[in-house]
Amino acid sequence: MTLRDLFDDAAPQVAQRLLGSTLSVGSCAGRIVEVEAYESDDEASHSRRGRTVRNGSMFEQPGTLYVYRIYGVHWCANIACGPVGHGAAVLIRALEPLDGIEQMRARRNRTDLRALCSGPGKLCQALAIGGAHDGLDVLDVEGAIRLVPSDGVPFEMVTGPRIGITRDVDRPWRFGIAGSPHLSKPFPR
DNA sequence: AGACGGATTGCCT
DNA sequence: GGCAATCCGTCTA
Repeated sequence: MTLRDLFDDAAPQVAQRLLGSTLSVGSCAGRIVEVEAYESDDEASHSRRGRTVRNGSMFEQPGTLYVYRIYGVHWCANIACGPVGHGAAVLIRALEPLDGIEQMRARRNRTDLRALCSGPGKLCQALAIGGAHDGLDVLDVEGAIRLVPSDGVPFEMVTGPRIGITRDVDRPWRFGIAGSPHLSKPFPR
């Protein structure tokens, strides 16, 4: 069982495994507190119509970063999962800032800790993640973006419908660490 | 070749 | 709570 095997699974499974892990970019790092799963057989997924120029990284080996621009303004970061050619990924929606917090404040032009990484676009701005990172491997220990697995400290998980989509809106594929002050939005109860 | 619209955010009322 | 910002890949013709 290698670390990469943890990503070679269905997106909802991988998504839940990613909670509590650390995403590290340069001197900045944060604990993943919110994710969403996007599968290949999923009308909400960018991969629903097969591989294209934009979504190509979703079809690469598990652990590959899929970074895309949204609304021509922000970046969103995903990690591909499942076998090569499958086309599934997990969207990183929120982090708890851990390292490089002053740099995050400067990049975000915000001082409130909860305003730094509490959303998919915010965390990319805080960690300076952009199109240049698309296709990188988060399991490459020499890479620009690295994923450090969860230390195993237990937490309560909450589940809910995904945010901001217009298709397949009822799949409960949003997952979060209960009670975290760094969630992008509250989970419905 | 041209139109569409989005896995968001922040400012305004 | 409403809505503009702002780009380009994808779709339709």
